[in-house]
Amino acid sequence: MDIPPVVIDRLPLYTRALSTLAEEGRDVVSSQELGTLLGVTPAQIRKDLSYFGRFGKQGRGYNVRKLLDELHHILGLDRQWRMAVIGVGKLGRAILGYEGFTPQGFRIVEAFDADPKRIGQLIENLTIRDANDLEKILLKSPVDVGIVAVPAVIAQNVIDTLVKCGVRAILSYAPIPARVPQGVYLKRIEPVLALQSMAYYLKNSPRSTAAASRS
Amino acid sequence: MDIPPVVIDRLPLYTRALSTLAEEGRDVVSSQELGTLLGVTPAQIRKDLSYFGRFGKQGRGYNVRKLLDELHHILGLDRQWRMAVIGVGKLGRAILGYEGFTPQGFRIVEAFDADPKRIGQLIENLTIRDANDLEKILLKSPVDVGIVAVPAVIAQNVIDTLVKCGVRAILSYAPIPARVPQGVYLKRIEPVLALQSMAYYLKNSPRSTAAASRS
DNA sequence: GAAGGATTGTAATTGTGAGCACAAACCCTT
DNA sequence: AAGGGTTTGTGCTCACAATTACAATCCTTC
Repeated sequence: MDIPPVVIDRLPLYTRALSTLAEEGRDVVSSQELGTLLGVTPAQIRKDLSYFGRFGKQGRGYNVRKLLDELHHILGLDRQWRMAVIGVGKLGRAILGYEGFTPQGFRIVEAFDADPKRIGQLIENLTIRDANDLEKILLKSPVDVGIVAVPAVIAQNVIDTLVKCGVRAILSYAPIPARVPQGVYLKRIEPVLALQSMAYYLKNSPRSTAAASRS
Repeated sequence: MDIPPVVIDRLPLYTRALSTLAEEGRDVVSSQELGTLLGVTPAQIRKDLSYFGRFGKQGRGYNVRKLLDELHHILGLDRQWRMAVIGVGKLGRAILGYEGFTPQGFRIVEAFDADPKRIGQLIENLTIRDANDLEKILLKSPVDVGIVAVPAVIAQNVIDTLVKCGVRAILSYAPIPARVPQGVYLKRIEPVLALQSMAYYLKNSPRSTAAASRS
């Protein structure tokens, strides 16, 4: 059975909402309520979940704790994932300092840079390694995810090296349409592209007119 | 005529590739070549462009400079957009220091924070303003885009205030499913969600097996 | 200036995902 | 124990986006 990628992309949203509900002490939630919370139709949520099993009870809804555990298991969030950051300029340092990864099981265990002035520095409890040793170090200490925060011109190069080292998931902050082989998963973070597409709507819809909002 | 949002989201990709080609001194490009460059089918590119006019020449392709100018005009990238950053913690400072916005016509003109220790500080040639004065200042000095880099718990609050000030485009780095009224455009940057959906594929595809890669 | 090769623009088709609507199932109350 | 009120899971329909395929058009070369 093949599950549509859009469905996989929505599951993390569900887990986040469920976490919040769990913290609030809620035991049960309906697809209706979850839907309004997330801006998604209830039917969509039920259908998405039905790809993986039957987790709800008719007339009652979903057990928050149970559904959360199920989703964690489905997504593979019930384990630790090791990550390496390549490039510790301003952006890279912000990534190293971000506290949002660890609570979700994503831990940065290596950081690399090519600038001799940065190599050896201790940032956020990590010693910056020489980017030239990337292969050598990653073979000894493998990571699951590579986070690319290097300038655009060398990004494809870095990505190729990561792939060669067996890294199968890459989060790229570089503004290039990077290519990866089959079996490697790449997600791009592109604030500029987001701004540019919003510019179209800003330009084409007068202040007073109603228009669809997107995220 | 109503243009599908997916199409609008792809146009910035085209402009970026065309910019590169223009810098390389290329005069003409075919949808074929542009497609391989971006990982998109040639037909898709042609169809996307056909929503806005006929920019190519049969048997020849597209004039790089001309198509780039057209797309810039369509997207509204032929003018300056004023932006405000709210929240200048580690993330906010990285955003303030990012050099990728200005060359594309997106300029950060105001920065806000609620922490008294930060207010008044000079960061990247900007004086940090008191977040409590957000409304007052934005009414005097309006911006087109708000960049939200505050903690999740107050993000919705900040977004509501921005909307009240007439800001119609918001780029949010906060990990919440923020809601905005019709006519306001919101894009979210969510690295954690990206990681979580990739975890699914990491977990479910063995190293050796071929699997589709996505961006 | 005619012929050949290339590439666009688009009509038609295919594929896919979202929404609807309802039967089945469950809980609670009386 | 029965009935009413909910909510799930899912077959079906609809809408829309991607792809295909081809006629129309253009440039170049001989």
